[in-house]
Amino acid sequence: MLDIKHIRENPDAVKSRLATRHQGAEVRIEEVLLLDERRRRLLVEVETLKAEKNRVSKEVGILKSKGQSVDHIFVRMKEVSDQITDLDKQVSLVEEDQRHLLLGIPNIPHASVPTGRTAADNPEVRQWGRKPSFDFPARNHVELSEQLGLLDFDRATKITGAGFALYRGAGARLERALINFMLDLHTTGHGYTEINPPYIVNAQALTGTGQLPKFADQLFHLEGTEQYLVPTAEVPVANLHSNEILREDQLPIRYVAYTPCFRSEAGAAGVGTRGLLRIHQFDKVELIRIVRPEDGDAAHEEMLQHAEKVLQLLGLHYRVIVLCTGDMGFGMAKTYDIELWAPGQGAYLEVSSVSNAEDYQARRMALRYRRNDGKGNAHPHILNGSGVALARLFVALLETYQQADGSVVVPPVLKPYMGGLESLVPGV
RNA sequence: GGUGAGAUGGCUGAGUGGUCGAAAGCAGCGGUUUGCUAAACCGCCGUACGGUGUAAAGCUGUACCGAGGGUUCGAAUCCCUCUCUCACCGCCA
Repeated sequence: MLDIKHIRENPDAVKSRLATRHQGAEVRIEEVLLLDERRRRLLVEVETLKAEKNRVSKEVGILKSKGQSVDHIFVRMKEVSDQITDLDKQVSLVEEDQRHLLLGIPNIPHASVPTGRTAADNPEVRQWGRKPSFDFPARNHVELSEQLGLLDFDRATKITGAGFALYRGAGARLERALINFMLDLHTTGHGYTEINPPYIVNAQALTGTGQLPKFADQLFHLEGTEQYLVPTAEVPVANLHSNEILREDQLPIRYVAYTPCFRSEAGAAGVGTRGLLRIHQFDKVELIRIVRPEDGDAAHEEMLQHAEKVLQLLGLHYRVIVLCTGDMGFGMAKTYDIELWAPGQGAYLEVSSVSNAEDYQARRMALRYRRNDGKGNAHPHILNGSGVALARLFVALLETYQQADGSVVVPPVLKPYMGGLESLVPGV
């Protein structure tokens, strides 16, 4: 949510920056400003009346204690009271409209974000490693895991439905190994505190991080409740301190959390996505940081490096891109994507999105911190990044480490997590 | 699922219709004093949204005693609904 004061004071700058990511933003800003003006006019009016009411009520108390008659005052005050009730209703209607509008306006892009319209306009920041070459035809992960018995899509479909994966044997262990490897790296190596949050969250939390109200169709909603399956650990973890005022010396906060992620992918069904590339439930290790505004940019770069470290240790080729204004997520000011090379797909797959929401989410969830210099409270910046997403990582790993005979070599860093196993072969 | 008790400022905790944004204590901040440490004393010490102010400061209004509604000239206090916490019972990984 954008700061209404900032909009009021810099309407043109806000409009032109928003226009780079979303056409029609000017109109919405104009609407917000009109409501804001109306709201402030009404506030002045009603608060003047309330001031009168409070003053007279005090007098009544004094008069009564002296035993004097106060009936004549009540006639006038009843009138004032009715006016207040009426005006209060108008105020809350206007405030509700304004809040609703604000919740639907995306974040302002960071000054360093390139202007562009689609994913094709996202510049590459860097590459790491290089594409593996094979002296045999590279298989894709579906073929490999079928041969090795790592995945069973048919039975997942039978017990649940299309778009779900079932890991078995060494496949299940590999998934678990990757999760543990990443959690250990980020906690021990990068200083994050591990959180194991609920996998169900309420509407308030989803509003705080920006999934609601606009993107309800991508969530699994639990019928008859105000609760949803988590689409990402970002939701429970970033909201951990919602409605709190932290002390400045509590910052920066670094959390890492593993959760499964549930996405209904409405409208995406049937797109050519055999295998693990696009499923309704996948695992992810997520990094969250809550920092002072002045530390946000540095924290963002560092977080990106933490995510990259995972892939470097696994020896997987990837590239980093920065999302242009038109391709960024709704609530984010700046986002880097990390894309893994998947030889069997002949394509780069997004496995991490590292974003700085700046104060956009903190404002939505009423998270503040008390500044040490005594200059009041401020909204901290909240950052989130996948560190990294499974499923696609699983895909790239199998396809990168495949051998001519269809077996898959286990990267050395994972060996201890695989009980010393060096290679995935049929029947393991 | 059932019954009961609760929800007040960073914390503890008073307050059952009227000068209550709210006693008191603790913690915190500033200061005075005492040759250290400690103590004593004095002052300050919630948040949000408005108005005013060139800005900072300041001044000023309103709202907030779990949330939302209601009664009343006036609600932390009375009524209703909901949420959460605690205890016990039932069920249960």
